[in-house]
Amino acid sequence: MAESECTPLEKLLNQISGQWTMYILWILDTNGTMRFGELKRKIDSISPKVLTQRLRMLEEIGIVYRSYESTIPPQVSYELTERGKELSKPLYDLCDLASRWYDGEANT
Amino acid sequence: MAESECTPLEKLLNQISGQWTMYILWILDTNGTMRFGELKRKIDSISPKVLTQRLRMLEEIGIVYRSYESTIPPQVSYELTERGKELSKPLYDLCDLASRWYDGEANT
DNA sequence: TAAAGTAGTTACCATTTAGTAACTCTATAA
DNA sequence: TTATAGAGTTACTAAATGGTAACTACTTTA
Repeated sequence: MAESECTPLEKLLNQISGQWTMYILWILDTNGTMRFGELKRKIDSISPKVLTQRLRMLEEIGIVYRSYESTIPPQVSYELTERGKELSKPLYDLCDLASRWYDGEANT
Repeated sequence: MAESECTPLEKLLNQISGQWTMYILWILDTNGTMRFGELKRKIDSISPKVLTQRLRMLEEIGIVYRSYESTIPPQVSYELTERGKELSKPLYDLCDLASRWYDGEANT
């Protein structure tokens, strides 16, 4: 899809619609600052490659802040930026909806 | 990603995170009942194949209702179900955010 | 008589995406 | 002395995805 010539909503949706993306944001939103390994363990079935890709992209568009400390072993933390925190409300609504729709339901 | 063994939010996000999906829902939300061709023209750069796929999937999970009238030429309409309308609020919030972030900005 | 309109479907191909396993670096713990 | 930890990176492969163009049906319009 052409990235240019689209509405603001289309642009935002293109950014956050990738697999895992919104879920990562939700985890960061509810847990606050987290290290790479923590995130990886929380999401579990995501591969480190994809997790890195998503985090770098989210950093690039100003939704996630990455802080790096070059200790050995290195410590890298991720958190939502002010802009990223604005996604909190719609994410919460989706989570609430999802619970009402799917909680206590067998996954087929 | 495994569809089973995931939280309600993950399940919902898996369903609506595909390309175009949330945008289609937004268009249906703001325009009400629409015919296939209208939808196609509104979104434009989507291919008919993918539009059909998305609509069928959304129908299957109970978010979109499809009504078919076998006139010649046939008339097919799509609209959000009651459940689908529950997505209205988070979608509106995302749209609002997107406008504030990206309105009047050059797309790079 | 031929084209247009509606709502798709189908086959085929190219691209994108995701997963896997192996590897990096250095200090510290066992 | 070897393994482990943390935060990735890289190459390779497999799968999913999306686009394109052609085609369906039948009636009405030009």
